[in-house]
Amino acid sequence: MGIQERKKRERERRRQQIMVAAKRVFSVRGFNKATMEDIAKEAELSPGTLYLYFKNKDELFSSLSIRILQYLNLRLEHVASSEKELDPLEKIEELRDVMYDVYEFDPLILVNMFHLQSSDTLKNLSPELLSSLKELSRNSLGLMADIFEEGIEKGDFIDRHPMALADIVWAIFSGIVLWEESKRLINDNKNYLKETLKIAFEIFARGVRK
Amino acid sequence: MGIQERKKRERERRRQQIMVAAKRVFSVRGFNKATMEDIAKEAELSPGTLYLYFKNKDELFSSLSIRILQYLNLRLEHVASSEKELDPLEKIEELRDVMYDVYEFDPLILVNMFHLQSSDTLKNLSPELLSSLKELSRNSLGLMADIFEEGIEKGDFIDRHPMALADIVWAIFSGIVLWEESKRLINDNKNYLKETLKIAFEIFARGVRK
DNA sequence: TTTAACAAATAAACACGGTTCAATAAATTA
DNA sequence: TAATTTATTGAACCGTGTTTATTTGTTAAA
Repeated sequence: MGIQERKKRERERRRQQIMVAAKRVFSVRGFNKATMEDIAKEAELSPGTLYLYFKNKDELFSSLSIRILQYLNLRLEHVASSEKELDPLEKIEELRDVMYDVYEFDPLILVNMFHLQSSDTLKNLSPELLSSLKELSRNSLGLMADIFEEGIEKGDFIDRHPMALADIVWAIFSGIVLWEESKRLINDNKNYLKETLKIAFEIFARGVRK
Repeated sequence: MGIQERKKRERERRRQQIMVAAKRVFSVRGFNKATMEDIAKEAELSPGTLYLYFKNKDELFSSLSIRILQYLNLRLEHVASSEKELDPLEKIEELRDVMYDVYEFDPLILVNMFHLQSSDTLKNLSPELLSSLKELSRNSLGLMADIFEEGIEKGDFIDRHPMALADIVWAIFSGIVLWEESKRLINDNKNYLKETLKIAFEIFARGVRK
């Protein structure tokens, strides 16, 4: 009875161990450069073992982004449910802060998540992981849409489909993150993400206000 | 004397032939699935020959996006220089139409260009191609910034750094393209790009207006 | 016309990394 | 202790991007 549970725990533990190693290797060597062998070595396991816990490399990497989405969800729930004091416009400012914190939570993995997002990598994932990712992002987008719906109902915002507004916010966020990252890669400049995000959200807030 | 020129022409012609083949294969099989061998076969050449004309696979693919950026530039120049009739706000609407046309010009390659944009793939490109890409995008962003600068000077727009505004427009465009593509991949839904772009630019225009 | 130099193209081999699988070790059960 | 199940290994497999030795074709010289 208790043995099965212990095994389950141990299995989960090993899984986490692999993810920790993967994250570390990935952060040092970059996404494409990191090999499964590197990760195995870091985790003090053989390459074959990784495949007992993750379907393939894409799945291993994508598993890392689950945590980011969970964090995003957590923060958004907090914003959405704080009906007490914040009016919809203030919530948009909160939204901006959440986005930036999500970026800081793990820049490298976030950037890569955006990469995988619209590539055929998605086809390499197990149905379970894929539906987890879908569920989490659906949920986040839904929470954002709630904020906009509230704003529209209160007459603060222009009347547009709340889900479309959520999509736009998400697109702005990912677009800015990727573009700033790109500029940084090419010119290895300072990172202007925070400033750019601030202006973008300011314009968005002005634009959505009635 | 004339022989060298003929050779140069032939070389350029072969280059184009390879790019045409690459584009075709890529469109059918998708980016990662397409192999150099596929492309060679399509071009009726051997794989090795491709490497006489392109440094590597990334470079071959990236070369395809040069055309898109040229098209973007062309269209933006047209918008920026039409000082005659259009006020800055109308120019933003033009901007939206240009963006959508750029997407329709070659959706597949555009999406992929956005992918490569912020990946270490950039490190695989030859300095020449990289600087071409940089130059073209710098130019496009500059043209957009001009529009905003004009708007700010005329007092139509809020006073923010024109280049930052250009970055934001570009980020919105790429973000929406990628996110809509992503949704389409997962749910193979209708393509809402046009509608989403419309709302996004409407909000941006309202938000940037003084 | 023949021959030497050069360029272009090829096919085979290489290298590397993700993935699989037969063999082994460890743990559990009888 | 033996039998069975589970977990791990590491070597081999395989696909694919890339390199290279060789062949083929072209130009220039003798």
